[in-house]
Formats: sequence, structure tokens, C-alpha cells
Amino acid sequence: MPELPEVETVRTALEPVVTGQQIRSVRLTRGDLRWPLPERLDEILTGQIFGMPWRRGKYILLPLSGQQTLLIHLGMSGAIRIYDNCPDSFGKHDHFSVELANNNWFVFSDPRRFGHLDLLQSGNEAAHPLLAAMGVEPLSNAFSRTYLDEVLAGRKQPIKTALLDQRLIAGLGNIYVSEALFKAGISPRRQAGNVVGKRAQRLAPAIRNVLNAAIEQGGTSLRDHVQPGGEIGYFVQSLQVYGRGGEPCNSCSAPIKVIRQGGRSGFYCPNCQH
DNA sequence: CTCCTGACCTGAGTGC
DNA sequence: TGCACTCAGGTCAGGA
Repeated sequence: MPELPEVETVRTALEPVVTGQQIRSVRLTRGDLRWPLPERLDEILTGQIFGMPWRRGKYILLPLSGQQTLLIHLGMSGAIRIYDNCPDSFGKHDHFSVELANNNWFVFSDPRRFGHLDLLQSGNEAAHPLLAAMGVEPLSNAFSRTYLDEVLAGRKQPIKTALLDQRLIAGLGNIYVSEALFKAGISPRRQAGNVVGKRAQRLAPAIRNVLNAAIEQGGTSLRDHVQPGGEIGYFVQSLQVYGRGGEPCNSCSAPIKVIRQGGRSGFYCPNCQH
């Protein structure tokens, strides 16, 4: 489910709820999600106080008073919901729930269990195996035409596949890659190393604009994504190509094409994107 | 290194 | 209704 804008939406919603709050109790229903969870995670967390949540790529990081940081990845189907009181009941896939001293709860549910929870030493985030190789944040100043030129040079894979590689750019997923390539007028099938000149010039701003617009709208709700308060994300109304196979391009009316790359569906306008 | 495939899971939708 | 099959917002491990 969640790409950078959805994760950022979750982080933003968590911030005022958890920051400075002590953990009163933790409800953990299983010892593993994608991987085994830290031993005694519930006991370790109980009593600690949350700092301000931040984000790296598609990961949410929640600093704790005890010098550790809780790392959360939502996988494909993960969602976090915030409640102002103890939920009446817990769903089958509500694997991890936290009760705060202000009586609020947040509940992490993840039907497919591709998500993950881990603990790391605060300050050593960059050394964590899941974060160590991660590329630049596309909304940071380090992300530029120059950076893209550097990491794309010589790559033979399709540009779409390269943009999905978290080691190059952190946080892009299937929706926003398709949307950004449409905005930049670049075919997803073009070799990454052949994205040069005007195309290269358009790509970084296109990525940035698409992400910022999606964050503003609370992300894209297709199936699973809801904001922690229960609101859906409205960027779904702004999608130009993703999920619109066969429908007319909003710009030229040609039918949107569906392709398969790296085992994943992609969408593009064969007339507007080259 | 780079690139590609399969694997991990559940649930929703489709077609017979 | 039921069953078989496909697909889904991610990404890691393993092999060529």
C-alpha cells in the first residue's frame, strides 16, 4: 500500500498524538511480521516516552526515551489507526497496538504481514541493515537533476524499475513512479541510462511535484490506505495514468497502456511519454 | 556491480 | 455458492 506520501501522512498524524507521551501498555499478538520481531518488544516499550516521529523513505521512526528508536514499515497492506480511547474490539490483523498515557491508542494492522517492526539504537539509524543502502530523500535538497544523472548513468534497466529501487531514491513506489514519468513525459520502458537532456531535466521536478501534491491530499486511497484518523487520501482523484488502463489520456485522449515490468503493472500514455 | 526471478502473505475480484 | 485463478500501494534473497 503505502509509498512516501502515505507514510508521510501517517507520520504527520502520529506526531501530535505520540510526541512526549509515555507508553502505558503494548498489545502484541504475534512474534513475527515479515521477520521475527525483537524479543520482548512489548516489555521494552512499556514505560518509555516517544520523541517526535520522523520518516526515512517508507519507514517511520519513533524515537524512545531509552536511547532506542522504534522502526515501522507498513509493507503492502499496513495501516495505522489512532483512537482517542481503547478500541471497542481489535481486528484479526491488528498485530501491534500501543496505549498512551493520554488514553489515546494507535493500532498497526497489516493483513499481508509484509510490514515490519524493529528496534535500533538512536543515532545509529544509518547503520541499520534496512536503512544503510537507502538512496536520497526525493524531497530533500540533495535530490536534483545532478543526482539523478549520477545514479542513472549507464543503467540498462527500464527507468521505471530504476526509480523503484530504494537504493537510488527513497520512497517511490508503483503509483508515484508511474505518475511522475507521465508528468515528465518519459516512457517507463526507456533505458534508465538514456534519460538525458530535456527528459532528465523534467524528471526531478516531476517526482517532487507529484509527491508534494499527494502529501497535500493525504495520499492515495485505492484499497487499504486510510489516514490514521480514518479519512481517505484524495490523490486518487488526481491520478493521470495509474490504474487507468484503457481509459483516455487526460491530455491527448489516447488510451492508457498497461505493461508488465519486473513483475509489476505499469501504466503510461504511449502518445505523451517517450 | 547489475539485473532478473521467485518468495513471502491475505483478501478481493473475476470467470466458469 | 463454490472453486480456481489473478492481482494488489513492497522488497529481500539468490542466482546468472
